[in-house]
Amino acid sequence: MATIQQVADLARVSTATVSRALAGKPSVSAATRERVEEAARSLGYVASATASSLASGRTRNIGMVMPYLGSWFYAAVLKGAHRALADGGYDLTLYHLEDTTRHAERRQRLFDEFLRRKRVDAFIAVSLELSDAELERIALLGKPIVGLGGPIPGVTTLSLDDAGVATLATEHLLSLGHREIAHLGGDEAFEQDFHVPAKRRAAYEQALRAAGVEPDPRLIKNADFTIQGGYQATLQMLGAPQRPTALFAASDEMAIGAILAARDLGLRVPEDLSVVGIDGHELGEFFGLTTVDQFPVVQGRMAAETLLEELSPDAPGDHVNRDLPYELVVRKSTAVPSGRPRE
Amino acid sequence: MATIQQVADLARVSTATVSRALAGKPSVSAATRERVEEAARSLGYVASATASSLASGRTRNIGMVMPYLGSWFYAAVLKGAHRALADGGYDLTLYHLEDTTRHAERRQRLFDEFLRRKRVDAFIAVSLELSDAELERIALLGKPIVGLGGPIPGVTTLSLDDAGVATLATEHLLSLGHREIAHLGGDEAFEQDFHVPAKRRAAYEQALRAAGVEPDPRLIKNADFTIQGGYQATLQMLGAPQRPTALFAASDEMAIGAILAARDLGLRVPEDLSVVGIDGHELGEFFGLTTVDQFPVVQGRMAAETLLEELSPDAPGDHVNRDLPYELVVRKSTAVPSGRPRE
DNA sequence: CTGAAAGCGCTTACAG
DNA sequence: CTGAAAGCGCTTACAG
Repeated sequence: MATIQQVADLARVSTATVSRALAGKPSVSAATRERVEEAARSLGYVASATASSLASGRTRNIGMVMPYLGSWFYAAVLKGAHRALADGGYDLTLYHLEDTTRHAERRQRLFDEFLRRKRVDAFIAVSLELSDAELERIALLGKPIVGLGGPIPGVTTLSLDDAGVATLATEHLLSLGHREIAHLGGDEAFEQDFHVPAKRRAAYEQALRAAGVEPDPRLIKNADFTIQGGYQATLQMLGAPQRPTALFAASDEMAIGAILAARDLGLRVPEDLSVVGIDGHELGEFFGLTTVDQFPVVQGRMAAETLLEELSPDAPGDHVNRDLPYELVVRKSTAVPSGRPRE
Repeated sequence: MATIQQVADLARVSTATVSRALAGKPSVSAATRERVEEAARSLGYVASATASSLASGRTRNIGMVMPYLGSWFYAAVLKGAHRALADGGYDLTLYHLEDTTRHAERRQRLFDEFLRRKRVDAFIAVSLELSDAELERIALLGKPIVGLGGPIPGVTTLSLDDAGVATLATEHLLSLGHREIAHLGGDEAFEQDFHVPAKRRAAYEQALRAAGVEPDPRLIKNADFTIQGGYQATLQMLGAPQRPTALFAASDEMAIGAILAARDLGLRVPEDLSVVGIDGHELGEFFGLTTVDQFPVVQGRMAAETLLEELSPDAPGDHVNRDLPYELVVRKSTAVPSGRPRE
């Protein structure tokens, strides 16, 4: 592995000039730059990230902190962020916060140790509502951070307007003429950090009331955001006497579970039951699922791009919360109600 | 951010002693060690990874190179590797090789630049059959590498015995009494690197022949490893006159697609069609899918542990290929054939 | 436009 | 058991 000194020797310049030439600094003559580049190429020289970081104080590496690695959603966010960072010349180091019983301990260790090693220039924190103690530690680090998933005071964040998303989905069903609209929300376990299930449920109830429909607690069930969970909850719901004509699930996977449950009960979707989800799951197309897409790959990309902006010298120092895009995608799982559902 | 010098001053020792004490070297007196630890704690000192790496030549960071980020399978592998590395005190930097038209270009850039920055001590390469040119570059780097997914000469690898897996699945169907056994393999696009589809198909055919059954080309179709793809291919297959009594899919997702296709055609699984997949997909349980589990999280963990072993000073210098575990999980999608399938 | 030199913050023989 | 000192391989004011 060639060093900068070897390049300098071969090009007959100082290491300072090699550094400047390869960094693309303007203050290098064309002829010198050429010689240096040629020397670097012939030696296969690539600057040591470690030495460069120590000298410059910049690592060109970003830390991505995420819980729930493993679900398609977070994998998509990771993918989007990685692509944008790579395009910007940055590496990505992953910090997965396992959602185990030792979550709190690991989370503290992450903030006390891992993030303080100066391995990265900045962080992206996904679906983490940072505590005051954590924010304090981050302030001490003096490194930019972008939060994804919900607003955090004093931090640049990108968040999904969960109320807006749930309202859009509910109003879609209302506008089709539905009045008995069920809701599949998220379990208690998913309330941590940004309280996504509660926000979605509240907006659903408010949209119903705004349309003159009183929410029926019997039509509201919580599950674990999975196909399996949505299937079970829907089976129970549709087995009861007050059967809804439509169902709004807080995730696409639960919505798919609902579709499968309806089928197994001999109900047709959308004729007997309209179903709408949230997310933009890759299986949505296959199941003809109407959904509110929240573009997870784009979320990752936007988080990375926002962070890169903060890292640029002329970044505005303000830390604002920006809304993420979302969009109703109407497919075949929703339609006008066809009279009273069969008993 | 405290430096080692500040800790040294506070503890009234040299930086050398601080370094030794905090690294847990034996040659430090208990009293000194105590003072240093106390000083470090009170200052909130964490050694700079960058400085430590430059001085020691070790980064305590591992590079994970993977294509296909985004599918549940690779997310699971990543998760398993991350956990094992974190437990060993290592960070994980991700290098995603996007599967775009610019794949070749990006792949070359990865080997020419990204991996040469000395940001990591070693690599895990997932599902990449390294070319001779790439192996040469890696040899130049002088860093350990563990390949996951298939054998590579001269490299420590962990690979799934694709022939064994396919044989196990096929023999399971044969042992139930099936003779008309279809196969859903992988498209041409999936043949790159380790030729997984071809190996599985060959073993399937061989298992049939060994049981005295001549493979029927009309019962073999290729798809793209997804639910959607498996669904379409199965629809075509079951629409034809020579309907099979069983189907072996080269992935669980295709197997699930096959189950859904059978249902839509009014066929019962397993009574009219037995289905077996490969992978251990999280939805397998829900769909009652019989499968050959290949434990992706364990694969990630094993790759990381193997690499950590190679990194230890007393590592044996041999580069062998080890087999990954797999296991037939019998659920409800396979059963003995119930007479001739309906026409 | 270029070079000499300091410095980034650690680790590690070496000597005692 | 501990310290002084060299060195890891770069970057960047500073001076010219």
